[in-house]
Amino acid sequence: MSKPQISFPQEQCAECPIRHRAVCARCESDELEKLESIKYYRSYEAGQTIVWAGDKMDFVASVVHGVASLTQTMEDGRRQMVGLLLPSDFLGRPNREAAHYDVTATTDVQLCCFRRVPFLEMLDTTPHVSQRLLEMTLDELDAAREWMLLLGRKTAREKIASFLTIIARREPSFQNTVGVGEVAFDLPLTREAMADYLGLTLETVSRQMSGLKRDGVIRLEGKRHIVIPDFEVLMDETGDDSDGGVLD
Amino acid sequence: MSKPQISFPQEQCAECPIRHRAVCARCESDELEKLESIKYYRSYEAGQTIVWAGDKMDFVASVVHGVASLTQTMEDGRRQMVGLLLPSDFLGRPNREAAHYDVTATTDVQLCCFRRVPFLEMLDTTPHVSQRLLEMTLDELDAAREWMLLLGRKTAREKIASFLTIIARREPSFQNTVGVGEVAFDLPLTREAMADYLGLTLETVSRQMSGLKRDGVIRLEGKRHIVIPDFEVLMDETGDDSDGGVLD
DNA sequence: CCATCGCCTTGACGCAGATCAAGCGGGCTT
DNA sequence: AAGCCCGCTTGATCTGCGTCAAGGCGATGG
Repeated sequence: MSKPQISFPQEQCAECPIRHRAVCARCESDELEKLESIKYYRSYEAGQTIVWAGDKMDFVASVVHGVASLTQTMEDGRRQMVGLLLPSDFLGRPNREAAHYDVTATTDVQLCCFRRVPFLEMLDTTPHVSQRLLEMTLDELDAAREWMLLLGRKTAREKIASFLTIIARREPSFQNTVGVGEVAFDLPLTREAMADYLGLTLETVSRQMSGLKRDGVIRLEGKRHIVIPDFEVLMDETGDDSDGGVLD
Repeated sequence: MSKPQISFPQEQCAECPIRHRAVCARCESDELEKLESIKYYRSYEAGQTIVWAGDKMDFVASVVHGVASLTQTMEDGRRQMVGLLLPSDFLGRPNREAAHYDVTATTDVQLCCFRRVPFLEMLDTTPHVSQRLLEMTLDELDAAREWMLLLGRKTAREKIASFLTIIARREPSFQNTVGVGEVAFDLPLTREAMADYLGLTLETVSRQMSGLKRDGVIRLEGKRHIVIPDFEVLMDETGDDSDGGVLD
């Protein structure tokens, strides 16, 4: 476990391929300058812990590359993932000094960080940034509620299928290939992390993956590379309504 | 199922014993006037559906009296509660025309409603209101994440114990009695609604309630009235860390 | 006073997924 | 190239909770 590397490249905010760019797009130049001055980057290796629950957190951040997860752990070691952060997702709470959840890099991760207190000050003076923060939080809340349905009521097989569609949908390749043919991507999580996401054991995850493979719903090339020959077939395994998503 | 009664009492905002009062406390008088003009009340009986998922919702609201729940339903009828609204909780999304979840009155409910579009306009001009909305949303997100741990990793008995502590803590009587003696309250949910909350069947809920009663952790007076002789003993059944909660 | 209905309890049984255990295979170190 | 470790798979067995079924109890109404 090496120390995270910290660098301070003075790139323009627009160079971050992350969601806070949508904020900056509406920022005045002096606001951008302010953002630049409190911004820096951190990198973590797969498996590293970014923060422990209870630790002071002096920054908020956007995920630039890689995948990080929020998990809760019970005294006896039972673990539940409660957040999965993909590129462009936001990490941290401007109003909160200490983290409430363990944050772990599930792949190599690069964060674009903002020092928390100056970021908080900026929120007071730039209402459109806090509006954007509200939108993002509401999206997270919706995701959490989908997740609750999954945890409370779906079978192991439905959980796996739902998880795969969630990951597939956020893959950059998905937009081009959907409906046209197969979708392929690498799983950014170990079987154990999937188990923590889904409220299962890693053995059950493994068995259900094998089951979906045996039934031709997915192909497995190596342990992590997934090919979905027909996205509709996978969708049918999720238990979800089949009609299109509802817009805002 | 009778139609909801709608009344338009011109009470002052400060008379609502609800969380948006905290907003209004900082409002200028012209903002208060604006709020008054778009405000009205609705009442629902226990069991009534307030809105169906997909319905247009032309208002947002605060719960004044009673308890309402948000639920998701799968095609085959499996149901999961994803939100429980107690007095002072907020219902609806200013930016969202259609509801994403079924909203049901689990007891008789009174809502303090604001017409959505004017409320939305007010948000643009009064930043502290959207800040307050952000705080409330973040609280909901934390609650959802606790809930996910419960759904994914806790045993039936732990789920019931956790649920009872959650309800007990929000009972007005709790503040006075904790540590001093027993806590007593009425369950605002049927066994079936508890099952939907906890990701269980109503039979399992019933059995586990009987189990906790048999072991002296709770007393049951009638079907709904709960007496907790020693809150610590109940806490030990939840599986949660026993140290005090973390502050913001 | 009895019939009905909604909500709840309890019992018997089965199964999905947890637990325990063994082994595989690819990449790393030595 | 031998050995090891880590992530993963698969098998055998166990068990907590779901399912199916029968009744209890209190409120409401005829």
